[in-house]
Amino acid sequence: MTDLTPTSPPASVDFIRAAVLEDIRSGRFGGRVHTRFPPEPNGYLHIGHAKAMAVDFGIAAEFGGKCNLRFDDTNPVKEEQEYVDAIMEDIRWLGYQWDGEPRYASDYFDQLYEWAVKLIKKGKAYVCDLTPEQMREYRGTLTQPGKDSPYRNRSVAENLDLFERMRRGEFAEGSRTLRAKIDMASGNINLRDPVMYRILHVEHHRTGNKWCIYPMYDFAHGQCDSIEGITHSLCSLEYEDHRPLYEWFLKELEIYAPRQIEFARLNLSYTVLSKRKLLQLVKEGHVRGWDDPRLPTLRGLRRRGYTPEAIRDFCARIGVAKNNTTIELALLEHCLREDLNRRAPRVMGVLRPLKVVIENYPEGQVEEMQAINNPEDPSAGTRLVPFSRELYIEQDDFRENPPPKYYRLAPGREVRLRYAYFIKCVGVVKDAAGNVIGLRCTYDPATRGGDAPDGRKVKSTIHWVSAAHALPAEVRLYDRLFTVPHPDDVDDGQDFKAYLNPHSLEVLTGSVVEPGLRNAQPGQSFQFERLGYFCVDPDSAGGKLVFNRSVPLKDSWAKIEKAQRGE
RNA sequence: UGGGGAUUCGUCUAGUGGUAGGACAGCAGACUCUGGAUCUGUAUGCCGUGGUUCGAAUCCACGAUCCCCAGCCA
Repeated sequence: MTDLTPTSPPASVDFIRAAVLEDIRSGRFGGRVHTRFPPEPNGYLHIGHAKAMAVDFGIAAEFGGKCNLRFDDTNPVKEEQEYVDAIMEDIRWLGYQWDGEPRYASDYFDQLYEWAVKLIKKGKAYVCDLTPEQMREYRGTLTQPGKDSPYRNRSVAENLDLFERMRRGEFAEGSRTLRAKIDMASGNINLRDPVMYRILHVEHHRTGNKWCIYPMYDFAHGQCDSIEGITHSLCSLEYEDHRPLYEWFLKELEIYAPRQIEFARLNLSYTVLSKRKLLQLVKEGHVRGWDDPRLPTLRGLRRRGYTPEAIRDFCARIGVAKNNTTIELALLEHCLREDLNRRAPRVMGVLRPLKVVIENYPEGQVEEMQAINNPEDPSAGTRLVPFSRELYIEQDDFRENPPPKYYRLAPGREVRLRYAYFIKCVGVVKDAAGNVIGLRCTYDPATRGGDAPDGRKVKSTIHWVSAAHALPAEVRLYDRLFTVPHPDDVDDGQDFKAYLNPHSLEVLTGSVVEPGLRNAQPGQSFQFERLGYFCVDPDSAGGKLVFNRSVPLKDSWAKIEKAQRGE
């Protein structure tokens, strides 16, 4: 046969994968690929961590390698078991699997201590008695070199003795540190005799009271990677400056060295992704907790109705590079819609009900209309939806004075009720204040199922719920948490919270949904036709249904209307 | 004359000396029992200035802008 099929161009790889490929080809690590995901258990995971996981776990999987989970628990002041558990739960939910048992930097405290002693013996580390304030003064500034600590030239014997006594708890917290002896004049401040160990009379969530001195992250991370045989130590940009320090430790310790490669963290528009700010939003009550559906935390996204598939797809699409970037929230939303469009069962729900009485429909009659569960998935089948004389439709689907291009119901107009009949509006019911509180309509019995035998067309199809069969529901509508795309970019003296969106949550208590949803379970997602994707909130209990709007459907009428209002 | 990074459509991202491509967002159409989905079409970009070259986003030089670092946090 003619073999004119063009060979598909080599899928482009990002700079990290290119480096890994190069190392595999050169045999630098014997062809191995072993990464690690190293969270600090001092907070909950968010979408930014999802990107890191996509890189760490993703690359390992693609190259037939392994990825460890290692908790960087070197600071007992901030870390807790609760976070360890929550982090593991979130990783599993996202669909990633770490190699073997979870690891902890604290597993290696004994080894790290021995290595510290080794550096002391080599004359490469010393115990320093400078106070934190003094140490800052001695460190110099960004443009001026630091100066040597007066304790820098203590004898090896004295350092050994002092360090041992630090370990035994003879000294007060903060009174001494163990420092690497490198170069107080280095342009890289990380090399100006960095602290390796500090005294902390604090109980550790895993090692209890065994230690009262704890290694700094910088003295732990590279060695942990070394111990675990990590080949590619993938981390964020701010550690680029630390790489020379890690390499110094590894070289002086004469142990295996992984290759560290740095990439840019994720930023997302209209939200914040710093642990500090997230913590502030939760602590100060701007949101309802770590799993508030407005938060970019994995727990928040999960409760909002985001699927692991959508999040992983998002991570794949944004790529990996070294630029500082902010991804548009619209891309994340697109990924969710794309996933749910394929999988979510369709259902009819009316958010803001408007009562409709069909005058010529027999009182007491109920018909079961056949509805398609998912047009994207024929195997999802059909269901029966009850229809009767009194219905609810969406308030937004009726206008007494319809603007141009408005295709829905209006006095005298005919529309189709999805999967049911054509109806025509013949009357408007108002309250004393003149508000529309109901409609009088007539239906055409010949249009049952939604098609007119005479071939006449109708401009639009609207959703509905039979009043007598309607299930009451609470619906929570979410909008972006902040009003500006870059809440981090605040003017001096301004607080990022000044940009919190006061309308990020709107609770609708009078919504109704079709009766088939009676046994919907928390976490299940549905498409409310014409409106968006909604998932059942865990607050649903004892027959009370609560839905979260995960993301609205694209709404081209909303665009037209917005344009009509003059942008 | 501190050190380290970065700069390609609005937003991300490919491109590694040979026609700047993709995605999302935008706009315009088609189709439609979801104004959904889908499908078409379309506009917008190489930080700047020089240089090398037949040819530069890509190589060189100079400059500009942005990000990170002065925790006994990670």
